[in-house]
Amino acid sequence: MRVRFAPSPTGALHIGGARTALYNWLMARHAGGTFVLRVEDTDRERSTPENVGQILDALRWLELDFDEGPILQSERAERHAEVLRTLEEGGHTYHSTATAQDVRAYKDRHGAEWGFRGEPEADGAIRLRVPEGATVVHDLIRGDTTFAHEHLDDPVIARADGSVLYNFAVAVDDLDAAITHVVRGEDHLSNTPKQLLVLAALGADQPAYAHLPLLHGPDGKKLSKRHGAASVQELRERGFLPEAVRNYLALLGWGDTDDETIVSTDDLVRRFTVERVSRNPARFDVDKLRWMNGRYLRELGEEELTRRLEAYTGRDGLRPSVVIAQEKIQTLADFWPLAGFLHDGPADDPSARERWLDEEGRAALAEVREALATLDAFDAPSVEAALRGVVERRGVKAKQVFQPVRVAIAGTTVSPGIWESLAVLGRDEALSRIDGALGQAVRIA
RNA sequence: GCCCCCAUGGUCUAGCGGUCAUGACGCCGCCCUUUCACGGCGGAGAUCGUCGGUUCGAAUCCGACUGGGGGUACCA
Repeated sequence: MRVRFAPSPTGALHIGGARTALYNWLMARHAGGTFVLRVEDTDRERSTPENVGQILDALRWLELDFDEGPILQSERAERHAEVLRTLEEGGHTYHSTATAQDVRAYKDRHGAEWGFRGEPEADGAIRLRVPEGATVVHDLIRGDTTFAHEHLDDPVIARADGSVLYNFAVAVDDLDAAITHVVRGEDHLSNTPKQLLVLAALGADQPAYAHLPLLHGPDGKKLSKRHGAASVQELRERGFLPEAVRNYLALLGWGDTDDETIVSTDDLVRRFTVERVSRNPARFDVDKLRWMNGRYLRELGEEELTRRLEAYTGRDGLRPSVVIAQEKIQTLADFWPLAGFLHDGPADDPSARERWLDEEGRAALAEVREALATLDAFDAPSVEAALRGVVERRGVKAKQVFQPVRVAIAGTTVSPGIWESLAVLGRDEALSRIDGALGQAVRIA
C-alpha cells in the first residue's frame, strides 16, 4: 500500500487537513505501507515557502512521519509537459480559447446539464476530450458513484503557456508515485472523474479512492480560522497534546464496533480501516477535545507532564506545583492561571478579597498564621491538621477558614488543594503572604 | 441553475431486517470534598429528517421529497 497526503500550501494546516493526514498515516502504518507527502504548490498566487514550512511543522508536531517526500509538484513541470505531449499525440486533447463565458453560453444553448464540448483551435488552453460513456468512482467509503460523461465539461488541463492544472497534475503525480489508495476530503469527489479520465487516456490503472466527509465548525458552518481552534498551530498554542489530538481526530469520523473512547495511537494503528470511516460530515467539538486532553494529561505521569509544562511555559522548577495541579487542568494552557501564583505571587482578585478577607476572615487568618508559625513540620498533613485545628477552635464551617487562607496565598478563590499549596510555598513564603493579606485587608477596611 | 455526496439525542458514534436503539462529550442530580477539579453513581435528552413502498416485521432495503454539504476556475 502506498498512500499520500497532498496539501496545498495556501495557509496553515487546518484540522480537516490534519485529519486527512492522520487517516493516511494510520492506513500506511496499519498495512506496513508507505506514506508519501506531496506539496501541491502549483497555485502560483497562493503557495508560499512559509506555508510549506508551516505544514511540515504541523505534521512534525502531530508526529505523523512520512516515508517519502516532500515531493514538490512545482518541480515536476517537465514531467507534466511530457505527459501532456503524450496525451496530445494520442489525440486526447485539443487547444481551445473558450472562456468561462463561452462555456456558459454553450450551456444556455444546449441545456445546463450538458457538458461543454469545444472546437479544436490553433492555440489556447488545452482541454481534455471527454469521451462518450460514464465513469464510475469506486469509493471505499461511499461505494460506487457514477458520473455520466455527458454532464462533464471537457476540462482544461493546461494553460495556454503549457503550465498544467490540478486535475491533470494529481492524476500524473499519483500515477508516478505509484499511489495505490487516494484518501482525501469529500470536496474532491466531484473532480475525481476528471482525474480518472486523464488516467484512462494514459491507459493507466486507477488507484482505490476514499473520500472523507468534511469537517464543520461548532456552528455547523464550514471550518475556518474564525471558528474555534481550527489550525494545528493554534491547537498547540492552546495547550493540547498531539496524542490527544490524534485520538480525537481519529474518532471524529471513524468508529469501531468497540465502545472505547480513549484509544492510544498504537491501538488506532492496529484497528483503523478506511472502510469504517463514517459518511457523515462531523463538527469539531472543542469541549470533547478538552476532556480527552485532560485524560491524556493525567496519564502522562508527573515527570513527563512537568517536562511538557516547562517546555510550554518556558519556566523551570515546576514539578511540585505540577504534582498538586495536575488533576485540575485539561490543557497545558490551564496550568499557569491555576498554579502560577505559587511562583509569581498571588493574583489580584478584588472581589475575592472583599468576600473572604472581611473582619471574620482576617480573624481566622490571623489564627491560622499563629498555628502555622509554630508548626514543627511544614508538610501537607501537618498543615492540614493545623488548619483543621483552627476550624475546630473557632467552631465555624471549614470554608470560613480555608477560603481566607486561599485568597491570602493565591489571591483568588480557585487553586490547588490549600495545604498542598501551602506546603509547596514553604513556611516563610506562606507566612509572608498571609501577613501581606492581613495588612492589605486592614488598609481596605 | 446543473452534477454529486450525506441524513441516529445539542455534538461525535454503535447498529447492517426482529435490541427496552449503543457508548462518549456536554447538561442535571447525588456521593467524595477545603474552592475548583478529578473520580464514582444516577438522570433527562432520539416519533432513527419527512412521506410512500418492499416485508409477517424496518433506523437497517427501494423511491420521492425536504434539509445540509461539496463540485461546477486557464485554484488546489
